[in-house]
Amino acid sequence: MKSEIVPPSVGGALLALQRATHATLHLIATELVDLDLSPSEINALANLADGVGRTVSQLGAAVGAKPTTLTSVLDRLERRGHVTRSTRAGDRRSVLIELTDSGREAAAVITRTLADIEHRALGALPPEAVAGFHAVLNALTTEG
Amino acid sequence: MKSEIVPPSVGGALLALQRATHATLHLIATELVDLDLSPSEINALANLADGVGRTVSQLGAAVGAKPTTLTSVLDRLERRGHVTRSTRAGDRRSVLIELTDSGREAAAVITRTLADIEHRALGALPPEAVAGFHAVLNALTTEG
DNA sequence: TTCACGATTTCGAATAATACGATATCGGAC
DNA sequence: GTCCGATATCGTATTATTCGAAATCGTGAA
Repeated sequence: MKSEIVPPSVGGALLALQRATHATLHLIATELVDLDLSPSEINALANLADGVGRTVSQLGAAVGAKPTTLTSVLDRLERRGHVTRSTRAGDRRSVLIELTDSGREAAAVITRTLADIEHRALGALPPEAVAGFHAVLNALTTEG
Repeated sequence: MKSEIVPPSVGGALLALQRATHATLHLIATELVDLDLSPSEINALANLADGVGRTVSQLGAAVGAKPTTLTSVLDRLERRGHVTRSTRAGDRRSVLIELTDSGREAAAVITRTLADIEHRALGALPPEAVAGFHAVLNALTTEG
């Protein structure tokens, strides 16, 4: 199943990152096919799974996309009854995104599946490798 | 510039991966705006930068996408004169994708920029962290 | 030699992803 | 009160992605 480690090349980290992302998105889509949600819908619900309401800007920052990208994603989630949009108290420009009951259920399935995939893929790796992974991701996310 | 390390949560690796990918794609797009190439065109050229011709299937495996996804990407690159498509010797079903001179130049700019970004973001991290990053990516890419 | 089956790539169609520029509204500082 | 930046969405356009179908091809078994 698992092939040998591919030696990294200079500048290859970003290519490997994109490849791994594509691979995991395929895997996630397969395992969550019953939910009938798009990758971005899954991502948004997963980020909201902690039950904390967020503005569109906050959610965008969490997933790494601009608010305008999220408009249609949230339209579909709202239509499915998974999230509500409300005016945020104290700032009527902002829209508060919150999970509904069905959204919480979907989010729970999603986070369980993500945790399962993660455990299966990374369970045999030393904790230092996983810590290094997170350090690199953080460095890449904040570079610029 | 760089904020504090965010503590990872169970199942959070895949979310962090997607977020980092979005962040780096934004950064890459900004730094390579003069090339006027889409993210997938950049990714394809970067994967071909070693000068080795590849079939559509091979390129798809490298970037983590299906061949059919690459059809329009390669159409555009071919139209821009950056790649050629030819019949592969020994198997006429396969199409060989090769860089042209202009494709090689573009690929060189891309790999230089990717290496630069990588060095700026990761240069201060210990080599073990970067090695751990690659180990995790490999594990995720081959899981399933 | 023939045939069946899987491999290869593209096509056409559909949905999703992404962002730009514009818009309307809002909030805060002066 | 005014000005400027913030917020989210709209409309638009391009790109990303895949499915199913199609045509062609290559290989192995009978």
